[in-house]
Amino acid sequence: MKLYNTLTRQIEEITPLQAPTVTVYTCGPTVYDYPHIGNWFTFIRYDLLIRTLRMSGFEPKWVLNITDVGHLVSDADEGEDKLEKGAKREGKTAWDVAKFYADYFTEGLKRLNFTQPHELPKATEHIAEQIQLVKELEAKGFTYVIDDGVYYDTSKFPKYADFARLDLDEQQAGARVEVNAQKRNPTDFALWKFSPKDHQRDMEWDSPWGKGFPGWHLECSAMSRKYLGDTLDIHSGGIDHVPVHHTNEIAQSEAATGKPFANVWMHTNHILINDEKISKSLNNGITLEDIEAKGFSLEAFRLHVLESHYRSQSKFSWESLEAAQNRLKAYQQMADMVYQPTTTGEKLDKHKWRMELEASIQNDLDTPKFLAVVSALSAHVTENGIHNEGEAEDLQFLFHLIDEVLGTNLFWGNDITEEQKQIIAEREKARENKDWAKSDELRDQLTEQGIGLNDMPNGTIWFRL
RNA sequence: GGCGCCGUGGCGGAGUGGUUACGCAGAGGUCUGCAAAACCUUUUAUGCCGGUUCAAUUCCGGUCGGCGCCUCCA
Repeated sequence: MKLYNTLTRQIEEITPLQAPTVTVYTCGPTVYDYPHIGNWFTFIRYDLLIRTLRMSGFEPKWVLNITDVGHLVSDADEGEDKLEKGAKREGKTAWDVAKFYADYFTEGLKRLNFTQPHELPKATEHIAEQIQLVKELEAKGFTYVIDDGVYYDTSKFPKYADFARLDLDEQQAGARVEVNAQKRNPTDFALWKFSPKDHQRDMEWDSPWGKGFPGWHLECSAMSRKYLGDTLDIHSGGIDHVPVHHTNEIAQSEAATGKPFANVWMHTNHILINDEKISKSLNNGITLEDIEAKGFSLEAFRLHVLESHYRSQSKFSWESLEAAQNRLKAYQQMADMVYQPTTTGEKLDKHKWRMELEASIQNDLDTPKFLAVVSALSAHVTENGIHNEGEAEDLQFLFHLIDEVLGTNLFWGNDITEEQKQIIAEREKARENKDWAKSDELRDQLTEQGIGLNDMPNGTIWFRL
């Protein structure tokens, strides 16, 4: 299986340290508000990675963190903590807000049929590990203390700019003016922030340096190490994290352990709505509830996400979602051909289709190609039908493979009832006798039961409505 | 200024060095008891300029245009 590695900017073969186990750490959500579909796009693509690893014979060990403290409104370590801000907005404590949206998120994982991560660690439950990491960095001389916190001295880590290929001098020319004059370098970031003196935070802890809370980047370094070790096989996250968050994680982790932090970095691109990015200020965030309110299934949404490649800047529109829903239905109708053998047409080559499906998805998670193969398979089945038991089993096998990768449920796995089959047979008789009134009545009966009919040249095909 | 991405038919969106997925929307048609489905036709597209090649939408260079991150944000 191959994946594009941001570290090397190349597509590479996945070679885990301890095959078949593959350790995967993913930067999860900051739980201060409802996730919008852009967030879900990203997470669904990580789930795709896990599923594809599993399909490829690996045993992924997946840690997806939940940020519930310390993520400031500005990555420059200025401004409010998002959690505290959310608490003010809703008239609750930061703890209440964190719990509510963390629960909402984990429920969302289930609603969208995610693979269950091995761990969903929360930053607030790993304060001790984070403090320990700062101590290690302090002992190695990477830290310094100023008025508002303990900072990481990025000039002590020579490789700092390498990962994102930053030109630090040039970057400063176009970037905003740094506010904190006490920082030694503009790129230095907070490991531990002190609580403000003028008011009481909802979330704060004691530390060797004073009461406060961890810097945002710290949690990922501390928690990934705890659950997956010093060096990760794959670390994934949003593309926006390349220049700051992941750059800082690398600086922290590698300074502490002296080992490579992650061998492969996977980054997902963002989506656009009406050619604009999704942002709080534009107020164009769509939620899962909005999607369901418009009558679309979350499964259709999932398929829509996978119609574009994870590294491309794709667009979301209601028209596209509708197209995805139609496509989903077409696939499901094909899956039901398993129960409806016919007698003519070309045979199904299970081995060929399997190879094509696997080859496409294992090549840097090429879901557009994968779906093109599924569509081709669909066309084949529509045209040629399914001939016998063996072929029905082959098609079932292929559908299990497709569902495993996409996280969809195209294949229901159960036939219609004997009574329903009886109705279809009776209707056939009525049609032979040209008793159209009875024939239509029987068809209506099935329609009410959610079964539709297509009268094909060589027989009637049923499908679920 | 730095890092990166993209320019395809009415729309969304793929693949492919030579025969143009798929979905949505519109028009006409074949088939059908009707319906549905399928198929056919309809405006069969690849920003622009060069280069490589027998052949480029597909590779290379340039150019124009759009976008993202560097600032909240996946």
